[in-house]
Amino acid sequence: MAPTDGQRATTLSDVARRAGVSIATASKALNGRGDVAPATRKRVLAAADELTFTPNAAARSLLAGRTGTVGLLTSDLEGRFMIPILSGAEDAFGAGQVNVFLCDARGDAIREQHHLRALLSRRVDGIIVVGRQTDPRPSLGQEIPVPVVYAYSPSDDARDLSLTPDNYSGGRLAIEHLLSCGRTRIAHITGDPTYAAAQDRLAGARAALGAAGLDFIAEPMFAAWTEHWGRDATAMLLERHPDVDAVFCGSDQIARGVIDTARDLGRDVPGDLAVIGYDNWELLAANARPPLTSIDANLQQLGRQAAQRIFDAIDGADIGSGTHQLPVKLVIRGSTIAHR
Amino acid sequence: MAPTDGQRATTLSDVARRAGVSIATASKALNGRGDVAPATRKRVLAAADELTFTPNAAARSLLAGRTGTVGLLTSDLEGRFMIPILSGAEDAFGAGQVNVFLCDARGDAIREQHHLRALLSRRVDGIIVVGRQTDPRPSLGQEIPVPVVYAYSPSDDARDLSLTPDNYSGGRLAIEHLLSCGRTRIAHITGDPTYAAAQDRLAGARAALGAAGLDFIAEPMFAAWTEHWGRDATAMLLERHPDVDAVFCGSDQIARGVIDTARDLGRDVPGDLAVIGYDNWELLAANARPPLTSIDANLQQLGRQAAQRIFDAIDGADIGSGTHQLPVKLVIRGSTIAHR
DNA sequence: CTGTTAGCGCTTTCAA
DNA sequence: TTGAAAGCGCTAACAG
Repeated sequence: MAPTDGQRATTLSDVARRAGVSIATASKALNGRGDVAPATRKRVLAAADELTFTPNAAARSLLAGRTGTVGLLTSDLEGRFMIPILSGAEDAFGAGQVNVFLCDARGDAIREQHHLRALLSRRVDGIIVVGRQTDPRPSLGQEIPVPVVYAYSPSDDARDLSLTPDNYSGGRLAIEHLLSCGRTRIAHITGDPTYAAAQDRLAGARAALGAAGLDFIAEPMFAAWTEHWGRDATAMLLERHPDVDAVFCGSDQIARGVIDTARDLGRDVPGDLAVIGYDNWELLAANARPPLTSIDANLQQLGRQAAQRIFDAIDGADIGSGTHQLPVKLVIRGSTIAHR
Repeated sequence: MAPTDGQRATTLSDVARRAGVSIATASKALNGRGDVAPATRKRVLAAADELTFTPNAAARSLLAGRTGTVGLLTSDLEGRFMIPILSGAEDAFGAGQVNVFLCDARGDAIREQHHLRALLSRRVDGIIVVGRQTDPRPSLGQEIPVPVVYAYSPSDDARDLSLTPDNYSGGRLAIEHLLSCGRTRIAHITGDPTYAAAQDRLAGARAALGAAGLDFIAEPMFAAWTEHWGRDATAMLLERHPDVDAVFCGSDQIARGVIDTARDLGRDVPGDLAVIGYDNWELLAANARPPLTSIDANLQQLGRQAAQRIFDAIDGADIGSGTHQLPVKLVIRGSTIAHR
């Protein structure tokens, strides 16, 4: 790159001058607008090329009123859930002419407000707010002059549009799968009970069990979303309920711990004990012994949908409102069904 | 948000009119520039507040020549290494008035070129290029009119500035730690041999061994960066070299596999076998049994430094050139040193 | 202290 | 078919 490029970037008038036309004509030629003589257009294009002209988006957006820019307001960039969503959104936008402003508020409301202002000042055409839990988060308010969609964490205001994974169905799906594998003595080891995700998955699971005239073999075990807890809980579980034949885990991390301890204690997975995780975190699920059956929340898809909604709203469509639960899917691996 | 806000955003002249002053005065009052009577300033501020005025950054940057915007060109957003770097950069910028444009090229050169054009068109003040391996990547070229810094993947052109972790020192550090733990029969299980990371770490490790008058107990074992390979390799290793007393692993994933298999085969970690990983991926390292000693590449710090360089270059400093190896650090956990 | 004037780079009427 | 002129929203001289 140029260490200290004294000269400003080349402008349209540079191109025009070089091509020997007015800047109006140059503009038309470059944008294929209006009637420009083929020869003239050619000359302008050549000039632009020689000068490596790059139109100034700021100037353009001043006129247009739109910036072709969308803000992504995350609260925890490091988190596991941000990335696929962000990636899906970037994907959906990237196809077109939209660029993404990334802002990480680090879970801090002040910083979030600060970033929001910055985005508004840059006249983003829309904003996607990505949270780190499925618990509702405070709305940014109804005063935002551009479309906003909340992804993962729904807004606590029903007038906002929120997209969040359907944890209830996830829980149901998990149990239905275990039942279809012939398991009936099922336990549930999950994470922090204050998380909506934990409660919703449990509720869905209970519903599925109830529909089959069953209940969990033991009270659901809550603590942390960690391998460590998965191990400890499993040791307790196997001691108190040695006849358990399946465990539905609230996360893949927990499931990893469950599998490891079951193995240590001489249980065959999935022979003696079927284990199903949640999140389908490839890194953890695919490398477990045996590989982990899990529920996938389709987060990338969720991100794409969020982007699409923004698109539509920019094009004048009503963005809609309310919290939409997006479908999740079951990914079957060796921890619930043995290889033939 | 407003579903269809017919009215354009409020502008400075709206504020001026409401405050009964000229737009010049309003501008000065708002920016604390020039001499404005306290009463007038108050009136302007009030008007701006009532109208929730947000200055148009595009208009501003047209004058200023700078946009307060930096481009982040990644090649693999999902990757493990992007996030901390990106996060560190966002952090460094976020403190000031800079916003980050995120572009994910998905490892595709065409898409990268496309995104580069978009960034240039938006007149970013600088660009950080984040790669997914420590192998050199093609330079964007010397024609870019703004400062560029390459993070993680260095550029293949020495005239560019690149920041990359010091894998050689990492390898050295790992071995020195094992030696200081009294281990002398050390093996190396690592990933894909075509990765510079694998070779650099190995070279550093060899140097440290050589300095102690030692060599690896067996030829380094190369294959994949996976738990699976860690397990398979360990089974082979323990069979052929039962007297091995330490394993330096090329990644934390590999190390997890090593620990698990060592355990399965009745070896105590760290009693019989010390294991050290690489990357210090918290999720894997902290939850291993025992928790994994590892080498941390300080990626967030790397991201911050990249941002700082961009800052400095924007302020007129020379951005520098060449590939700079940034220090890594040892993080000691239970897999190399037993609890007392 | 305040307001007028002149643009930043670009698009878009509207004449010529 | 081309170009002159009028801004988009804002800041920075320079007068008043």
